[in-house]
Amino acid sequence: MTVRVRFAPSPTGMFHVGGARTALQNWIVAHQSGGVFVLRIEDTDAARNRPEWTEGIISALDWIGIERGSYEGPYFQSSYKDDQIAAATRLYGEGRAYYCDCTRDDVVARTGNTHTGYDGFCRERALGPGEGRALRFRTPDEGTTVVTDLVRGEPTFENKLIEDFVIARSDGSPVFLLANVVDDMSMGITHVIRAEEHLPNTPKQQLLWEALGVKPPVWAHVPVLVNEKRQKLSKRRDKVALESYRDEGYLAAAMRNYLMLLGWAPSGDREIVPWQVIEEEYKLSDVNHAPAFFDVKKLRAFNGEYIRALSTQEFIQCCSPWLAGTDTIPAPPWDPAAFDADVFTDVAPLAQTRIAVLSEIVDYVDFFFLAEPVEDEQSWNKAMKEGAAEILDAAAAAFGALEEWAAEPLKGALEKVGEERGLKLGKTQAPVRVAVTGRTVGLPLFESLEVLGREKTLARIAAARGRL
RNA sequence: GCCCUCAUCGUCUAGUGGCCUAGGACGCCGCCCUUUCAAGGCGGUAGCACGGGUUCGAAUCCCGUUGGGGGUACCA
Repeated sequence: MTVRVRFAPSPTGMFHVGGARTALQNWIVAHQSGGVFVLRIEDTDAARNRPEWTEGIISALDWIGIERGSYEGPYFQSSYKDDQIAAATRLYGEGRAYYCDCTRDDVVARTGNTHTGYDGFCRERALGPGEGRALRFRTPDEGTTVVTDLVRGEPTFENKLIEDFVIARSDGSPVFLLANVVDDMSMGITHVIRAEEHLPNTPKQQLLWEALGVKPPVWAHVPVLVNEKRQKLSKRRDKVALESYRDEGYLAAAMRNYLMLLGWAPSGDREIVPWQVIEEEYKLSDVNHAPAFFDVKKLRAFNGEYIRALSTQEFIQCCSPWLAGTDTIPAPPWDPAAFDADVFTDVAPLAQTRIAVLSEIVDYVDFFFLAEPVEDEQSWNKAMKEGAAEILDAAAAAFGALEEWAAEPLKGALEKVGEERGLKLGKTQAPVRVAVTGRTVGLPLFESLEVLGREKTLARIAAARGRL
């Protein structure tokens, strides 16, 4: 039997990092057994779905490493509506489901409790189909439903506590619980790997599989991702869009590595590992049972490591979207015509160890391409104290007298300026750095000056001197 | 409320009855290096939720307590 897994997101918004994790887990399980990964877009909630989100899902998967064309689909749940309705009709015909005209308010009025499920009021009323009537699955009164779950063992549910749930709305349209099962059946899905929030749905769905006469799949419910307050990551209150991490400059490789380490770890004392190792070693049965905090700080650290591991060439290439801007990445503050690729190539290695996300590259190199350095009041106030004017004058004179415009001589010259005043280089360089780059921190100064050139350097020192 | 589920440093985890004086990583702190800031090197901080069992022996097994999470829709 070949393994067939599916990833079944609904196109209702940005692509969730938790969804990316689930997709990756499915992907790995499929690959480990030479199985098939199916993408199914669950678009049954017409009111909330939008077509552009579907393209968003596909491109986000692509970015994270699940490339278009390497999987089956996308299928659209809406196009299997007939099958789903047929299944509902069949269940009704076999007496496994019944029509119900109760509204939510009716039920609450009878039970006096908004948290109790359906009370079975219409069970024996033998209502036929009609206006305002939903179809409910008749759940067993006795026995238990045991879910076989690769990560959690065998969660057991008492059938009498499972309410008679709706499988088709009063307009005849199938509901998630049913549609999901019917589609999994027709697509031959053997393993359902999804987030733990679906665990309470599982006995209901398993009952449906059985009622429809098909052996249920193997289930695997992976713990959810939570925020710092230990609540499930939500689109409303947390930063969960994969696209926003991508646009900030997180590397796909770092993201997928980090995502897989939430609830799991490779062998040995290591965390940053090639994807191949993860594909080889990952096992659902090894996955932790507790929710995991999605820690952006650690993600950042991972990303920094991945950036540093890049070759200079790769690094330069990776930076280019932030150096030019794209549809989703803002353009840098300089005039595009002023950008000089050679200059960037020269300083890229200096920046590579200093940024943790690619978007940070802009602030490190902007002074090369801007007509004037940025005005950062805090930096200015910090560096331009008493004595600064004198240092700038001396530096301008010393730099101007240099025969060779290169980092070493520049450093030597400024060191001398400092020595004459009993200052360490750390102090002496500050006013010069702010005069030229606008900021108090940045790339190594003398290397930067060498690349910037004599003319601009001296002009900026003079301009700063004039402001004092 | 009810159902399900979970519990090792602040966080992510290693650990499957003796190798545990509980290991690694992120974070944080200190030192070194140093032209700022990083990077790098070295060191430090901090944990088996609690209470009962079982056992010669428990972070590991059982029970309970407490605490957390998920679900409880004619959403998915």
